[in-house]
Order: sequence, then C-alpha cells, then structure tokens
Amino acid sequence: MDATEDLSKSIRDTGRRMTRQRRAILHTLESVTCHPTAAELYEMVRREIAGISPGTVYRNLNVLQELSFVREIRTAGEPTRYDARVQDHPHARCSNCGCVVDVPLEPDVCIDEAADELVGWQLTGYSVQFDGICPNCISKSQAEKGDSEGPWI
Amino acid sequence: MDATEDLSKSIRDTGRRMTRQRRAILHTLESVTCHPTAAELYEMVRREIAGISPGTVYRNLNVLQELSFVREIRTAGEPTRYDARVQDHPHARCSNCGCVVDVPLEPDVCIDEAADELVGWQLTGYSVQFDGICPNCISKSQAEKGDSEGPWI
DNA sequence: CTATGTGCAAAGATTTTGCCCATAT
DNA sequence: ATATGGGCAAAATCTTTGCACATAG
Repeated sequence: MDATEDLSKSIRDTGRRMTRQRRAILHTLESVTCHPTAAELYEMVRREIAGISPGTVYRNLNVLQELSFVREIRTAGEPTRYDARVQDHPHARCSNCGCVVDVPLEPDVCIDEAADELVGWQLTGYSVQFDGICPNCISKSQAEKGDSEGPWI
Repeated sequence: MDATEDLSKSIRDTGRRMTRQRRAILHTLESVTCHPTAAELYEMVRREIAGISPGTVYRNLNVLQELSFVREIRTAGEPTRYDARVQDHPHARCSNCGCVVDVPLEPDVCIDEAADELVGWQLTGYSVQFDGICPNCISKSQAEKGDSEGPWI
C-alpha cells in the first residue's frame, strides 16, 4: 500500500489525478518484463477493469510518457511498445518474433563521446537497440529446418 | 551514369527490376542528408515523376529495406523515416521539431560489451538514437522567450 | 513473352479526438 | 465544486493490398 500511495502522490504532484484506470495501467506495465504494445496492455488491463476503453489506455500512455513514468520503444514495422523502466537502457529486438528484452548494460562510454560530436545540442537522453534473432527463435528454426514456413527470407 | 548503372545492376542481382520509380526514390533519398518520411519522399519524387503514387513509394521503401539499400529510422510519435546510409550509425533527434541528423561516431565499444550480455542471440545490427533539442530550436526558443506559442510544455 | 512493378482506390492498422458524463481532489 | 479523466465512437494518420494494366529483362 505504501508504494501505491507514493505513486499516487508522485502523480498528484504533477497536477494530474490518480484514477483507477491510470493506476492499473501503470501497475500492469511495471509488473511485466516484456514490453507490451498499447493493444496488448489494453487486453491485460481489461482483465482488471472490464469496461476500460482502448482510448483511455492510449491517452494514459501518452500522459505517463510526458510525465516520464513510462518510456516508448519504437521498432520497425511494429506498433509502439512501452516500458515502465524509464532510465536509459538498451533493448534487443528479435527481428523474427518481434520480442523486445532489456540489456543489462549502461553504454555510457559511447554516449559521452557522442555528446562531444553534437555541439550545440541539448541532449536529454538516448536509446540503443540491438537487432538480431532471439535464442528462442534460433532453436525453433533449427527444429523446423527443412520446413518451408515462417517469415524467413 | 556509371553509378546509376552499378546501382541498377545491384538491384538486378537481387532478382528485382530497376524501374524509373525505384531509381528516383533511391536517388532522391541518397541526395538528401535529412531523413525524410515516406510522405516527404513522395512529395520530393513527385517533382521528378508527376504521376507516381504514394503506394509505390511505400512499396519500394519496403523492398529496398529488405534488400538493405535503405534503412528505417523509427522515432517516437512520428512516422517512420528513411536513410540511404545503411551502415550502422547513430542519429540524433530533436524532440521539438522532429528533425533527425547523423552522428559521426561509431560506438563500437559499447556494442561489443552488449554482445557479451546477449548470450544466445544472433546479433545483426544495432541502432543508437540520441534525444535532445537541436541548435536551431534552441536559438528559436530563446528568441521567442515570453511568447506563449509553440509546442513547449 | 512473363514475372515484376505501377497506379488507383479501398481497406487495414494504429492512434487521436470530440462530446458528454463520471470522479478525484 | 470543478477541473481532470473516462467511455464511446468517429476521425485522423500512416501503411498495406487487390486488381488491372504497364514494362523491364
């Protein structure tokens, strides 16, 4: 109850209100390690608040992003994904199944170097994304080898 | 004419054909340092081929991306942008005007470190994006200070 | 000649928004 | 009490796709 109270207060401090919907969206996003899309998050939250509408999820994700309670992850050819870990950290995305995982690494070195190159800019953050095939898809593709199926090109 | 011939051959080697539209799209993208959206690219190419359709631009960008002739840049809250420089390199994006510029830096150091963390993955590339305010927008906002206008929050 | 590509327009997918009612503060 | 937020549905935005015709190889 303490963490919940703290969160409500943080939200209230920004001049916004902590509603049941907003809390559920935030809690749900914080409770998963995958990085769901708005539609996926809507499906999850719907199990808690049956009547919630997709518009509310989208609206809240945008608000929560502006307030830096969540962060967007944009990947090629897929809807935006969301992350409740707002600190800059790299992601790895599987180009086969589209899953996104956190990479436990702070690439400070190159960031500092880049900052030197970007003279005149006021840098606020960065995002690093690795592309590749996840272990799961690698083993699947080995099991299926010979099959003419799947989005392999 | 040589470069054009080489390009056509590269395309033909992949089993696709080099059409007037495809060439114009590729040339246009290669000739600009900004990173246009599909819609912006459509407007540019339209000055050369009046009757080209947006669908053709989208279709070609997808094909050219699969063939690794172009690369996507996905940024929060904006349509996908395209880059004819396919080699991995960082971008910086202005969160005020949305412009995207190249950063002349190869962050190899942190990439190697990250590869060690991603055991079991088959990494194919990475993308690094810095977020901030570009010099242009900084000077504009200083000139306008006091005005209650613009997307500043 | 024929597989690939184009134009067009319709459809799809994702996200935003206006309106009116509900509710947190 | 009242400003902020939610539900709903329409709309806006971005992108893909089916079809008939055109064209590169």
